[in-house]
Amino acid sequence: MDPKISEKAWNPELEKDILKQWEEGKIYEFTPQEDNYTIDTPPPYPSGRPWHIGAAAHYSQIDMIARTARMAGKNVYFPIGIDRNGLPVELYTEKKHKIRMRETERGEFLNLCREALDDLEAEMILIMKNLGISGDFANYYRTDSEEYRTLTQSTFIDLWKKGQVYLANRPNNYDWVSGTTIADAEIIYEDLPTKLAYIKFKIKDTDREIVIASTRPELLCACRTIIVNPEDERYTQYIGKKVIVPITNAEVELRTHHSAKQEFGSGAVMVCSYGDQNDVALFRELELEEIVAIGLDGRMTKVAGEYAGLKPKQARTKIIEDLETNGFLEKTEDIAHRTPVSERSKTPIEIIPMEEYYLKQKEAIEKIKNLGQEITFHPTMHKQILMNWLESINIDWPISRRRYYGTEIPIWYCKACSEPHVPEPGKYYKPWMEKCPISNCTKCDSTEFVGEERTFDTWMDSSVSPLFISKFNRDDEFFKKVYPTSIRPQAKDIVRTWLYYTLLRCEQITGQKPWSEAWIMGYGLDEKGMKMSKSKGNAIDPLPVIEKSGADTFRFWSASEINHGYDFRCNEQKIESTKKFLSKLWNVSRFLSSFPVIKSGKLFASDKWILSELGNLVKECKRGYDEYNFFVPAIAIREFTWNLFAAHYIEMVKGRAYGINFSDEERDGAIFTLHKVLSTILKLLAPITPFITEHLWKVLYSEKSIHKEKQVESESSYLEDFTQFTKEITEFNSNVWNEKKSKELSLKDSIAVSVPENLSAFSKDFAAMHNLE
RNA sequence: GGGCUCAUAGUCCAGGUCGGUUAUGACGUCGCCCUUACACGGCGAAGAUCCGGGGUUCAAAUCCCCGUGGGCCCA
Repeated sequence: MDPKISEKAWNPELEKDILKQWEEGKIYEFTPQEDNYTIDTPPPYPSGRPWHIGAAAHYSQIDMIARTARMAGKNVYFPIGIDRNGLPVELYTEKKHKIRMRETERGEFLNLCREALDDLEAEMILIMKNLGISGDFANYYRTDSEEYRTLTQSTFIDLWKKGQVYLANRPNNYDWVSGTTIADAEIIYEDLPTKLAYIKFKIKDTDREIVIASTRPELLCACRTIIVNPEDERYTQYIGKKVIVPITNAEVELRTHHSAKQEFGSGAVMVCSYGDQNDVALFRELELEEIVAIGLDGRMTKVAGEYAGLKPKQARTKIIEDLETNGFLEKTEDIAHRTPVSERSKTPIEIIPMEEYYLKQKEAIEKIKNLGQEITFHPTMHKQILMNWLESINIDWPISRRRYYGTEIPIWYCKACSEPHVPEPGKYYKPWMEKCPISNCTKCDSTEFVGEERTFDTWMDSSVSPLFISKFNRDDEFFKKVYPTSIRPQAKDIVRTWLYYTLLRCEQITGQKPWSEAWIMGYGLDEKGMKMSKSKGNAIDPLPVIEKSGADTFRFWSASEINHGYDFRCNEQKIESTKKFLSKLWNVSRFLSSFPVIKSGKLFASDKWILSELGNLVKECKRGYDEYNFFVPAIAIREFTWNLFAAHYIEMVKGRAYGINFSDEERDGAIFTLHKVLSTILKLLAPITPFITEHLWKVLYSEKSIHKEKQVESESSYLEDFTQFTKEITEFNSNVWNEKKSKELSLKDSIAVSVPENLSAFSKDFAAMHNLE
């Protein structure tokens, strides 16, 4: 009989037609029912090409979750969103148009950002679709849409009214040339020449002096403590003693801290507000009171005494002279110091306390811990990342940013008395360009207001994604059916941010957990094991890879290479060679397509054997799918299909299936079993490689989509367990092949080998397979 | 500096909870073979002191301790 499939290999071009069929058939459409399975899909950020291959692997696997759930009979809601708020697009836009954000009119700058996002987004959606992602693209959302930003602002206003938000000073990176705070991402480090001053400090009530080396002697007036390493025996006897700061004569305590390096300078370090980020951490950890020594104008403040009004660099030169005159200076050294400078202005940044808004989180930590316990983590070990983070939180969450492309903080201040006013929730507000919706100041009755110019930290937006997708505040009935959602899939590196902030915000707003399960994936590393990033230049663009090898190849690679939860390496050659397995599957199907599909048949020994092995395979796949660990089924299916089914079973029953020298009953048993096994493999593989399984399924078994089928849960109708024979069967076949080889016989030549007694039930199949005499 | 995590052939990976045959499979390499599903294939071969050191044990890739190295997150 002619095979129904004539082509000799899987052609990834077919994926395009299949995509079209899915789209036209709307086979993944969602209508809410009483019981739903909602995926809180991570909205990817379009931050410029290439979208990295690790992300493509990540989304492929999220789709496998959706497909697994669907085949398990769940009503799957799989929203698709695009995250568009934040710094990266601002930097991208500045670079693309060679402009500076703060020198461009705000509205104009926002438009340029939006255009850039639109282009990048279109490509990203194309990649997701081509990967076969079965999400709801028709209703995809954007985190910068009016609807989304309304939600961010409304939830903020709600928390503001509950007293969860406050203003406080905290140290910020400040670029006094541009007159603005800058994000950590905008800082670069340069080795700049500077003087390292060795300054003598007197220990109070002793004759001893400590010499401290510092690159920032002008900050002596802001010195709050001296630290030494706890292991440093030179200072053991002075711990807890007072030390007198030269010039200012302030008395500060000498204490221990592990961050002081014994081998640097004298081993003692002065801690000032703020010489560097380490000082910031120490002030926070040791709960020191800060002294503001440098003002927003970039000059020394009045606490610097006679140095007030000088720029830090001038003050440094002068204070070194004064230290020398007064005998406090041991020596100076010229060194190259790794200095944080503003990427834009190239001037050293200063760390200066500034007023920012904070969202209270410290009081919520216990609640979040309990909430975390209610959530199942896949894999369980990654729950620890959250728990460790909860242990180490020691400040509230700073939520305001001096940026443009983000959700505006909805506050207006009274011009007369500065009283802040928040508007009613339910609308999207832009205080930097809109009139205050409140007519009179609640405090002084004045009618003049000025709008807040700052935006929110982007996690303020991202952290309400479960509320947005479940239509919180927009559709109560829908919300009740969908929230709490079912699963949050996300990458490991943002457990402390996205996962944690979502728990925090959703708890604050709804009092409930946002999802029942969290699914945490590792990072995509390059061939050498380094994290891929655009700046390192080691990121692989997924688009050409997918175009060349096809989505299913890419997806199967992703499943078979990534053990869930662990980091994984990406290698293009490996991806390409994964295609071989799909070829194998294709050709097995091509062979089977020459036989009619038979609903039942009498089973013979070989049939019972392969069906027993199939039973094991089904069990193994279920184990993996239950955990959403696709590595397990991918490896098991490849192993079974290639090394047992194709290599041994098909060879053993080929003669029987053709019916040469076999009865009809014997022939039908083989044909039935062949189709039984292949159709089961296709279903087991459908969540991982949705295209090729769909194609083969439709050609061989049904007009209906395989993605509407229920997953095989067990294969127990064949009670006799024949898996005990597996080893002997494969060894016997191998022996015959070797025997023929050593006698330089062709495989079709006949040979005299006797079948072991144990395997006598299989002897007729063996005889036909090997042409045994 | 703190935390998490990993270490098995040229490369990737399984096994590790619960110690016990010859350490799994794939990619790559090499040799032979067009055998009517497949040369994007078949058969076969070579290739691993399971990171180092110590301990527990009749027995350790596996359990315990101490190192070393990589990765990521935080500071």
